[in-house]
Amino acid sequence: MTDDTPTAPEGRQSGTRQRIQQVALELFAEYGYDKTSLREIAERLGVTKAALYYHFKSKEAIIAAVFEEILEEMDGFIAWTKTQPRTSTARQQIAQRYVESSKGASSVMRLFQENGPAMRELKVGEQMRDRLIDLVNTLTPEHASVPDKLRIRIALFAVQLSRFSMQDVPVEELDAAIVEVVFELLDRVSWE
Amino acid sequence: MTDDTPTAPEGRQSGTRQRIQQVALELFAEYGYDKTSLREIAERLGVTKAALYYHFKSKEAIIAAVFEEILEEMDGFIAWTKTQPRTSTARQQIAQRYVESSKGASSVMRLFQENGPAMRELKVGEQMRDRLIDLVNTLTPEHASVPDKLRIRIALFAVQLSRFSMQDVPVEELDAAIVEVVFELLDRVSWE
DNA sequence: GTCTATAACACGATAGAC
DNA sequence: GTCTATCGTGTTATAGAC
Repeated sequence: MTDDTPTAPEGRQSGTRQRIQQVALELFAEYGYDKTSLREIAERLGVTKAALYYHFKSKEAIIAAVFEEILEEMDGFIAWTKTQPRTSTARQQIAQRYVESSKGASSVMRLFQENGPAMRELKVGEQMRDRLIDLVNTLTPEHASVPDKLRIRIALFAVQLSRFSMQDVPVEELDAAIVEVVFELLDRVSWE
Repeated sequence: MTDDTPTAPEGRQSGTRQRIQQVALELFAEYGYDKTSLREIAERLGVTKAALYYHFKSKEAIIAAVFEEILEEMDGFIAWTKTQPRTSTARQQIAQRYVESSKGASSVMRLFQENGPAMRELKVGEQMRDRLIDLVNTLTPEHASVPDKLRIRIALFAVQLSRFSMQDVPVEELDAAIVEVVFELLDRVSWE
């Protein structure tokens, strides 16, 4: 039920399709997936609900398209992570790249974090959760202590948290702070 | 619109009222506030929707009752925190007591964390958010650096995060781990 | 590719009997 | 204190004209 467009011209951008995704992301992130109706999306675009159904076969298909790019990016990131050695310096590089790539994904990640109940019922929710678990497992040594397991989870979560909990701070300054705190968390982990 | 019962016997427990709160908390935490209908709550209790409206004047009044106890507890905790000195050891004691008292509140906190869109429209959401901000501000020194601000926020949220992200670990072991990680986060903060 | 119109349904909330 | 029945509204989604 999360397939692509049903009737639109086979894989090519119609333009409207992208505008729908963009507006949908804004509204989903601000008001939540459940509380954003297709009527509201259509109104903001200056079209009717029915027009949306030409481009997407369901509401879920819209959010699937919104998540698509980030999910692919995460796949690449995780695959690269798996090739990295289990050393302290390598973990630092991973953290740095994670913070960097989280910039463009902050809206989607906020949407994912704040809409737990909806994400539990959506395919994209399961896909995102699977990747985060995979990432945590990849970073966690086989026989890590409980505090170490916690440090890794907190480090990853802190990246998202800080993005929408301290929006009053300039981006570069915030990024540097995140990297600093994440580094000192991972520094305590014994990578064995 | 978040008042108490409209017709029930003035402040005393009817028994049914508490059962409604208990069932509502379970369903709200598991399926979310929006996705839990009054029909489902009523069905699980073996009564009809209309019966709920004798005990609570609205759906929002139910979740208000669910949050009531924890909100009062937080008020007490924050008031106590404000009396504590701005020393490193005092912050540690605060953290320890926060971890301790978070045990009983984990369902409500999960509900709060995972239902961002709903909490933005509910009075209890605003009340809880106000208290968390108050707590962060109370703990944060006047001219704290950005990394220090981040450390304090992360420390507080890490407590909630760990509660429902590592449910496979025994509670006592998890508690000890949380305290350890939170301590080392706060240890880095310069309290001036 | 967008429209009007509507189907089918669930929701929160209320009225009034018992 | 709980019931049956219903009201009014909003939702996702579809049918068919243009």
